[in-house]
Amino acid sequence: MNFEQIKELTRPLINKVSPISEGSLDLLSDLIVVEVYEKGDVFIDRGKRNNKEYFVYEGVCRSFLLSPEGEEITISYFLESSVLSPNKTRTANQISHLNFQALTKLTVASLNADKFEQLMINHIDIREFGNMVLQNELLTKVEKEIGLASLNAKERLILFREKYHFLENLISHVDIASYLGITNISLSRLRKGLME
Amino acid sequence: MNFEQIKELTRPLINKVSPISEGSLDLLSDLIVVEVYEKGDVFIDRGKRNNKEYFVYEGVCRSFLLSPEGEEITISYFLESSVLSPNKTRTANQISHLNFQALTKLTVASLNADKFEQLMINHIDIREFGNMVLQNELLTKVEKEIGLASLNAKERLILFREKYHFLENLISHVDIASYLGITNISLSRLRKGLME
DNA sequence: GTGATTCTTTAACAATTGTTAATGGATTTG
DNA sequence: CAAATCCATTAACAATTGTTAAAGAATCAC
Repeated sequence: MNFEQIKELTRPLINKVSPISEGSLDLLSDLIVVEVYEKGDVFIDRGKRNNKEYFVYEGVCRSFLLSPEGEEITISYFLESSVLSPNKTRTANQISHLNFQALTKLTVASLNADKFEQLMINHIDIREFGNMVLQNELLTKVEKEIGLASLNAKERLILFREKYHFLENLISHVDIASYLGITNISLSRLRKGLME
Repeated sequence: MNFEQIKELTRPLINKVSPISEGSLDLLSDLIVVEVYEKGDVFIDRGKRNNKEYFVYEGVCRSFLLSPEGEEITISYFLESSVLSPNKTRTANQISHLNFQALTKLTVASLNADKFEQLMINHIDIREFGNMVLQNELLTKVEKEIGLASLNAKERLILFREKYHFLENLISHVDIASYLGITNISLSRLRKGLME
């Protein structure tokens, strides 16, 4: 993929969050390395070093963790044309505390996180973009937290469908169930219950 | 409270997160205005403008939101000698999307968030501190998320007791229950069940 | 394309959590 | 001090969710 192609993929993705100047887009695009993963690939491993930022160009992925009982818990989904959690929020000393997995064929932009941080420091529009990503990240988490704390599973599934409509027919129900905080058997029951 | 007193209260609080130089501590302390609240006071209102950062010198507070049904959901607790969620993570366009309430008499340092951001940009140790606060904030949220998604209420209460030991005898069980994602009646039952 | 594997659904039963209402204790207010 | 208010507990019952096991459907590998 050449520089221009990268720019044209990156531009709408960034502008959707917080617009930046053409010059800033050039600076960012210069840092981008495109990576492609197959369905099922875990491309960030908990406990391993990671010093990149990521934009999702194409496909869907999730972050997940193992529960105390060793079950995979889906924390978040990331859709096409969106930004992955900022490096600072998913690492400690550049060591990842989450796993990230491609749920479909996945094309991402990766950027060195330190260089990106320098761009944030030196360019107010990139800083604004980075801060907006951060805000959205937290907002999503608070929304999920409220859902888990105040809604029952049926209501959470309804919200999930509003937000991630097409995922339900695309990815494993075990993953979705863990995201909703229920078993996949319960999910199956709820799906039936909502078919009326 | 004079400048030296503020410095001596702020130093350990910051060093606990990520140490900064004496010069940086001076710069930060210069921005600090001390605020005191009474038990029950809501000092940040959802929907209202807030452009401050806060350090908790003394007392305990919580963030909360109203659920769709109008119930208060406790999102987080903040203990003595800790840093409140960064402004960027609890506001959008400087408009707060959470409420914050003093649960005891509360003494906080408040700092202009824009000036703090400038210090973060210009001083690497302050930037490190700010980034660590952010990381801890997210880490806490992910931990809570995992708890809500993978543990039952009894296990969540046990974890709560490990983390916030003394809160249980200090603040309303209605608040704690909403934090745990259960009703206060369930909480009462679980407390009894755990007394054996 | 067929067998093997994985994923989803269903069923029966158990455990957990919610709802409503009543009781008792503690704290506040006048 | 007494009345009023708030908070935590208890009880009875209902609804939700989990567990285990089996069957059916879809997908994958050869």
